[in-house]
Amino acid sequence: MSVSPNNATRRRRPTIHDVAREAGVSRGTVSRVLNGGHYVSPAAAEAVNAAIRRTGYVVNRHARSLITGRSGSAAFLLTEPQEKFFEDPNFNVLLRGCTQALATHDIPLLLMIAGTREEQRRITRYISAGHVDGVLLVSSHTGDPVAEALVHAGIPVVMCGQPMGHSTRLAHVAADDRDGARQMVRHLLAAGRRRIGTVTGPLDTPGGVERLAGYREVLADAGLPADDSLVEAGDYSRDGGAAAASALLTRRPDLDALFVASDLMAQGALAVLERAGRRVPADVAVGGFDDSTAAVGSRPALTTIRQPWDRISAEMVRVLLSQIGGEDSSAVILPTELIRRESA
Amino acid sequence: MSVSPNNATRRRRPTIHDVAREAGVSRGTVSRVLNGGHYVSPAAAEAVNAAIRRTGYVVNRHARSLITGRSGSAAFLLTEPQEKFFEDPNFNVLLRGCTQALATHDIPLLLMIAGTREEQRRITRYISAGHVDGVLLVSSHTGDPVAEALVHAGIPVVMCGQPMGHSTRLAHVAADDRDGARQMVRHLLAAGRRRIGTVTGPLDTPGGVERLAGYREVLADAGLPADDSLVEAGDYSRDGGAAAASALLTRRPDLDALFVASDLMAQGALAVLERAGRRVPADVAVGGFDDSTAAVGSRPALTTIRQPWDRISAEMVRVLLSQIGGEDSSAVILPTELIRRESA
DNA sequence: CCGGTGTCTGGGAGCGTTCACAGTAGAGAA
DNA sequence: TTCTCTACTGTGAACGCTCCCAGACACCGG
Repeated sequence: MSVSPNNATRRRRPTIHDVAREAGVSRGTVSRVLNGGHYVSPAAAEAVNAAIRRTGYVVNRHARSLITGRSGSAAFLLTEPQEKFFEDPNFNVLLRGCTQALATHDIPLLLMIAGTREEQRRITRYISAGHVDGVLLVSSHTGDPVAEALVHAGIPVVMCGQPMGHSTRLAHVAADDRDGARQMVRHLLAAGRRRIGTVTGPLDTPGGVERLAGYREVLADAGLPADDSLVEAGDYSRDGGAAAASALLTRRPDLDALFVASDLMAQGALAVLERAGRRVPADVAVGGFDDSTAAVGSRPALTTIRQPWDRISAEMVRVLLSQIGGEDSSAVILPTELIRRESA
Repeated sequence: MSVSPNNATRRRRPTIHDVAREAGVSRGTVSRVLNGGHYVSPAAAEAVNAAIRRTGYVVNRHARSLITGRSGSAAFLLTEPQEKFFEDPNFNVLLRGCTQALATHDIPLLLMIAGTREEQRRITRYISAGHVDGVLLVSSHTGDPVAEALVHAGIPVVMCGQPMGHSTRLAHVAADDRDGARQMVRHLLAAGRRRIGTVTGPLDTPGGVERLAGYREVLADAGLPADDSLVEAGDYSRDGGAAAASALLTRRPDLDALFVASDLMAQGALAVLERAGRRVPADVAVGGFDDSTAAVGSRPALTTIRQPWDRISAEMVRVLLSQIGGEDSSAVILPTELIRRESA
């Protein structure tokens, strides 16, 4: 029948005060336990931990952030003008990898999408105001203004893929695009193909440039003449891949292999080849890039280059955290791997 | 040569104090302008807005949250035990839609993934502690404990898809699965097919149950006998679809159509049919569900049922916001649409 | 003239933390 | 003994905001 003092305590979320009272120590001691436990006697630490368990205390991040100036969260920022990236299954894998890598550090990930110039301005402003401690930036195109602005505002930023056309040195993690292309073209050569065409990515993206460079290197090494009629640029979309393959096929009907710089474009190319009556791989061998779900879904299944997305995301998070911790920005390049399936 | 007071002011992020001083009013007045501008004279409001522009002031969300108890953010929570969801391109579309719908309200979206039981506990605790104002929950399976726990903790929750096996009434937004299935099966009947098999989704998911129900309804209406040898359960994965189609084909080699409850499973089924020497759609017509990117990528392109993902995400956000605003939870069912392509 | 009502304003209090600092106790060195 | 050093603890003052209340002022009806 008594109005138990517990009632009020139970209703409110327990604060550091409640824990301190429960443990018979001061706020300061509880705070020290919460932040690493230095300069705390074993007895006090144990009492505090027991009190935390008993009260179900969870630190109020807002109060903490208010004083530390840190938010305890990170952003995954996408600055693609088009919807291309969402058509791309790689995005999934990368996002999930980053989310989980950060989760082990108890850092929630905020997903932000800034497609239009207007949105980019708003989000740059938002982030610069200190709402997140760091940014994982996915933006393939040349000279992204968002990256520059964030770095200039002193926000730790890690890019996915090699940055192009930036004045500032940007931390980044990327797969070895050039070597991946080399592996694929070598594979096609080893299978006896000699008239190898390529559908590149957009040439204002590192993937576009580097994979083309790898392709050219291997052909040159093999003593084959450089021939621009075998090269056509795509835009990483299925339709773009189809259009490029179509142009290539018209120009060079004698094509016996095709290295396409993404699996999605390769799907488009496969459809074009089928319509043109070419058998794959008998008449034309096709190699993709990414090893995305699109590669397994195609008929025939695509021979492709696997990008180590799990390692990429893990490294991005590692580099970001070390940058937040005050270290200098760094770059990481990870190896790629040839995956043999039916198309080549 | 003078030590300008501006120096200190410029270095620090401007606070509400700075704005008040700059505008020649008190903190209270600035705060009122920030929160709707009631009980503020036009002159004061204008002075404050000018001061905000001049100082580049951005409200400190942590300070605000500390007192209001609101975080100003929402979570997109995925509680799938397997990686299935990430294989599914629908996820992309839904996530993007929600992010953008919330962005127009200036609410950042936190992406959270709780695959294991352990992660679910941690995230439930995190969210219950008040770190987000509401949750968009994607979880297809029966009786998700996370949903129950969150609702019990008083957190606004909106589910994607119809909840199954829950004691509490849950707000949700879903596509009309049953009617979608009806449309597809009617389409197959209209094309003259009579031995129509189906690969269902898992029967502990609403999509599995409802689409099967729609299939059965139409067959019954057409006077065809119910025949369980034409029904096989899949698991929404490509491999699962292949296995189910394979079983169905062994049991009923006379099959002339197949309604598969997801595009991804339909891809698996197409591969099986091809290997079995069946032509699609000549021998066996195939209908999918989702209208995901997988539908366009298949050979032949899949006839399928489009789920209105853009509307689903917009509605989820609308319902969540109204729930955060104190209104009662509600349910929304949105219509689906038949998309005719080559496979049926 | 009064009192009431409605609009607008300023400033104190407090949200739940961390931080800086002062202070205590005990061990060991001078 | 006394002084110094180290390990530990408690407390007041922020952090930047919103809430609340008191008070000023203008207007209006009686």
